Parts: sequence; structure tokens; C-alpha cells
Amino acid sequence: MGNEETVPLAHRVPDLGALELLLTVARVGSLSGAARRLGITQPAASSRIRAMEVRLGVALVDRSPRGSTLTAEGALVTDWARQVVEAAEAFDAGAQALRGRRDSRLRVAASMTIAEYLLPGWLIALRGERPDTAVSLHAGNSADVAKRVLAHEADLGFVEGLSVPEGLDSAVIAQDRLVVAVAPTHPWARRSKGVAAAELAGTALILRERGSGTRQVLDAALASAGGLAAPLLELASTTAVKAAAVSGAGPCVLSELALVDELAARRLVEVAVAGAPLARALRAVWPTGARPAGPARDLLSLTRRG
Amino acid sequence: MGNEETVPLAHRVPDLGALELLLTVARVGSLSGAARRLGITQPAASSRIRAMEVRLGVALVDRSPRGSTLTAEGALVTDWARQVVEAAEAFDAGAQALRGRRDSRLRVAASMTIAEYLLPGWLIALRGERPDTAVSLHAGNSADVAKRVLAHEADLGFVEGLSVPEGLDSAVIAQDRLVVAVAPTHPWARRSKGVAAAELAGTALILRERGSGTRQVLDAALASAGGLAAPLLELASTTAVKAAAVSGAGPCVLSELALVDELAARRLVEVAVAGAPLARALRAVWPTGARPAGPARDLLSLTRRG
DNA sequence: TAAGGTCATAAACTGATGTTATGGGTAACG
DNA sequence: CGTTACCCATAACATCAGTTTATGACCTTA
Repeated sequence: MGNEETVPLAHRVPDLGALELLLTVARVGSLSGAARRLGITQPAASSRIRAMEVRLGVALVDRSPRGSTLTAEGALVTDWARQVVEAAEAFDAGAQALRGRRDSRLRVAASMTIAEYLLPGWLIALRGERPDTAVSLHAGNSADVAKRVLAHEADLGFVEGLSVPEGLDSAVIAQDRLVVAVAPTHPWARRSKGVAAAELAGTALILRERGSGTRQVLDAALASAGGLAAPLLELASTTAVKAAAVSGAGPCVLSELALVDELAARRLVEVAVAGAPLARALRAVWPTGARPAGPARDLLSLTRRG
Repeated sequence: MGNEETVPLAHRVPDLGALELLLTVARVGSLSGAARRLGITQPAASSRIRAMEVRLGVALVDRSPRGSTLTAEGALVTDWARQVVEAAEAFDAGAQALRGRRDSRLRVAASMTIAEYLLPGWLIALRGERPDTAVSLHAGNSADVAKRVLAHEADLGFVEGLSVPEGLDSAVIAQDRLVVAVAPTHPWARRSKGVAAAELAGTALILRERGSGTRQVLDAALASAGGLAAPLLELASTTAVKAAAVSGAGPCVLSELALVDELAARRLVEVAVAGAPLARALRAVWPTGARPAGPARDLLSLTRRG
């Protein structure tokens, strides 16, 4: 985090077009075929792949008169490239929803965690089924979402939290779980049995600002264990909370959705908590009686199928 | 999956340089400050941010004579951008390791799942602590990894699977779990109680090719339930397996690491399995007696701290 | 009011990426 | 066998996004 790069990331990593081309080559099995599919000429594809190989210092594809297949290294690079492209697709889906605003046909309001981590994926899926549906997205806290849905400024809302706001019907679409996480160097990381609710309640934590859904659930869960201690840090964004915890400032509490990467890469370690219900439902909400129809129904069924 | 795009993704999403710039603006609080930090001039930063706002059709930053702060939409876009940049950093970490090859100081061999999903994150962390350590990476199956480590062609190996190959010491660094997943439209997705081991064993599944670690664990886990049925499809890559399952061809079985995105986006739904131990240990391995030292020890401690 | 910070605009330069136009390979088929 | 039809590589030229340099306008603070 925050170390000085002599040369910026963008000069060491091929751009999205090149990564997309590589994925297409892997899928199609030839440079010229991939070029056709992407609407460019074969020499352009050839030179771009070669430039990428030179930049990375690794041979990516085996060329033959019958086509091109990935080398072993190329297969690995392609998988990493796919991660980047999928993140870019999520970016695109979110950005398109944001651009829509007034003139779009499906207006969604969602709490921050859902808007950030889940909605882009759903929108990609929705675009797959209903390519013509234009979506707009507004992100805020639970109260804000409820207000917009009640005022018919949004066709469908998504909230996390314990209770459903007045005047709204809801459906549980998934379970989320709050996770206590610490840097690997923190003493709690070595505890095989985790911490008790009372100890968690008595510890100064790194938290989101008051008013966030996360904060409410945590408050409620620890009420019977003596209530939440004064926070160590109160930060405005999920990212700031994670960064503080990674640097070893103390334990943080966040949605598992927000912590997937950090936990997988072991920048943070989960600490089990005994005796506190840190699960919470993620709900879709709509005005009482007004069952979602049309595009809202499509999106809703995407999120809860199963 | 595979629908025709009129305009390629790369033209709808800002390139990595622009996304990095946006993140820096968010962190630093001014366009000119971000420009300085990235080694470009202020007009370049200004025009790039503006171009991004035009392309997305959304105002991202509030400009004032005292600096620039993110708008509400800008904060959301920045979070999506961060996902893309982090994926690009993982790409870079992996690619650098791949480029090193012979002349590097730390040679790592890892099974596919670990190389693909975990190692890039560890390498980023390692670079944070020991910026000068050059790493090379070879990916293969468990036997391949063992061979390289035994031949001292790799300083440290990572394998998934039930047993530790002969002649190697090991340390468990994490638990992985095999997950049975189906498309949301599949009948199993509606089962609240999941499937029994015997039913899973009797069902034709979408699997990786024989010889993969995943396949071995599954074989062993279902041995007592009658053994694995003939597969529905045997595919060469994790991605192909996922794609087939998403399209509804049938249930697939993969590491939870490989399924994080699909499950979060609900392109696939997890099916609980009763009575089969689908957990497996991820292990670091080294030649018996030769305790990892130097950079290998640094990397190892990164992965198992806690 | 002068100094130091912010951001915006204009004009010229640069390079990556694209094109068209070629040529050289392998394979399948009558 | 040639003919056809794929594949890939190279060369020369065109285009455009992103860059720098140069300048101006705005606000805050000493």
C-alpha cells in the first residue's frame, strides 16, 4: 500500500484491449480468428500480441500454420488477464447504470455494500438476458434507499440490515456475514478459538462511520455482551477501514463481501467470534403491495433464483 | 458469455492509467497533486479526468480552488476502479514472477489453483516487505511441483491434495473446500437441504481432467459413497468448467477459490453436500530437512502467519 | 497586494494502434 | 500434383489519444 512506483502500473500491464484480445485468442484458437471477432485486422492482432510478449518477457502463444494455442505460461497469464477483464466488465456495468439516471427504464437504489460488490455482477447477468434494459443506480444508506423506493424514485431497492423499513415489502436474497479481521501480525490472528463476544465488545475497533448498516448490526449483536466500546477509528469508506486494519492498527469489522480479496491474499485474517450473531440478511425491497414487474422482476429473480 | 459486443470493452472502460489516476486523485485530494505523484503534468491529469467524465457521462470530482474531492458517484466509480487496478496489480505480480525464470532468487512451484488465485496476492505482499526479491513461478500439477522441489529447481512448492509427496516436508497454510455449484436454473439450486454424497456420486458432473488435484480429492471423498460416476464433461481449464456450469449443462465441482466471483454474482449457486469431506489442505512443501530460509522463508511466513 | 495553491484551455509533439498491401508457410481436396 | 483456403509475419503509411509546454483565471493567506 502506497509504496513509490518508479514506473506506473499502466506501463507494466497491457491495456484492456490487449488483455481482451488475449482472451479471445485463447477462446478462438487463432490470431486472425480473434481479430475478426474483435473487428480488427489480423496484422493488428499479431503485432499487439507480440508487443505484449515483449513487454512481459514471456512467450504467450505457440503459432503454427493451423492456428495459435496458448503456451503453459500463456494459460496462466490468460487467467490473470481474465480477472482484470471481469473487473472491467463490472466497472462497465456499474458505470452504465450510473449514466442512465432519469431517462432509464429500471431505477435501482442500493446500500453501499451491495452497490459496490454485488450489483455490477447482477447487472452483467441482466444485460445477458435483457440486453436492452437501461438501468440507473443510486447508492446510499438504508434510510436513503427506503425513501427513494417509497417516493417511487426507484423501482427496486436493496438494503442490508436487521429490519425492513416501514411501508416496504421485502424478499431475502442472500445472507451476508460480518467478519472480524486483523492483520496477520495481530495477536488475535494466532488464536485458534477466536474471541468471545464480550471481549470483542470491550475492544476498540476500526469501524465505518455511525449510520452505516454494518455499524447497526454490530451494535445490535453486541448489545447483550455489554455494548460496543468506543471505536479505535471511525472511517468514511470501506477501503479506508481495510487499509487501517492491514497496516496493523487494530481489528476491523466488515462484510465478508468486502473482505474476500484481503482474506484470500492473507493481508487480513478472519477471527472467529463466539456468541454473537453477526449474520444479516440482504433484502430486496419495494413499496408494499406493488409487486415488482417488468425489468425489476427480472433483476429480482436473477438475485434470488435458487 | 460470448454475446456480440458492438463496441469492445476497451472503448467503454477507461484504461488502467486513467483508473490509477482517479484512485490517486481520491487519495491525494487534488488533480495537480495526483499528477505530481504519478509523474505527469497537471494539464494531462485534468484532461484525462475530464475525458473519463465525458465517456462515463457522470461527474466524478468536484473541483474547487482548494482541491478536488470525489462526488457521490465518483466514490462509487472509484471503488469499481479499485477492483480493476487490484486485478491488474495481481496480473503484474504474476507476470513479473513469470518473467524472472532462471536468474531470479526465489523460485516457486505451485499447483494451478494456488498459482492462479492465491500467489499473485502473496507476491504483492512480498514485494511490499522485500521489494528487491525477484521471484519466478512455475505452475503444474502436484506431481510436477514435487519433482521440481525435490530436484532443487524450486525453493518452495505449494500443493493442494490429500497426501504430501514422498521426500517432502510440509506446512498447512490454509484450508480449501471443494464446492458443488449449479446454474440458478438447475433443480438442485432449489434444494434447501442440498444433496447426499451418494446422490452426488451417482450424478454425471462437469469436472477438470483426470490428474488434477481437485479430481483426486473428489474421488477419495466419494469412494465410500459408491465412487464417482462417469463425468458429464471433462474439460481442460477451470474457466471452461465454470462456463459449462453457468450455461446450465450440469453441476460442477471446483475449489471455492475459483468460484468466489460466480457465487457472489449468482451466476452459480452452491449446493450443500452432506456426508462427504470436501475440505482439503493447501500445503507449502520443501525437501525433507531443508527448512526454507531467506526469501522462501519470507514468503512462507506471509502465507501462514496467524 | 503579492505569493502560492488550485484548475482550465490552446497548440504542438509523440507513440501506440490501426490500416492496406504484401509474402511465406501448411493442409485438404479434386 | 496444383488449387484453394486457411494460418501467420513484415513493411509503410495513417490516425488519434495522451502528452508537454505555455498561459490565464480563480481563491486563500500572509
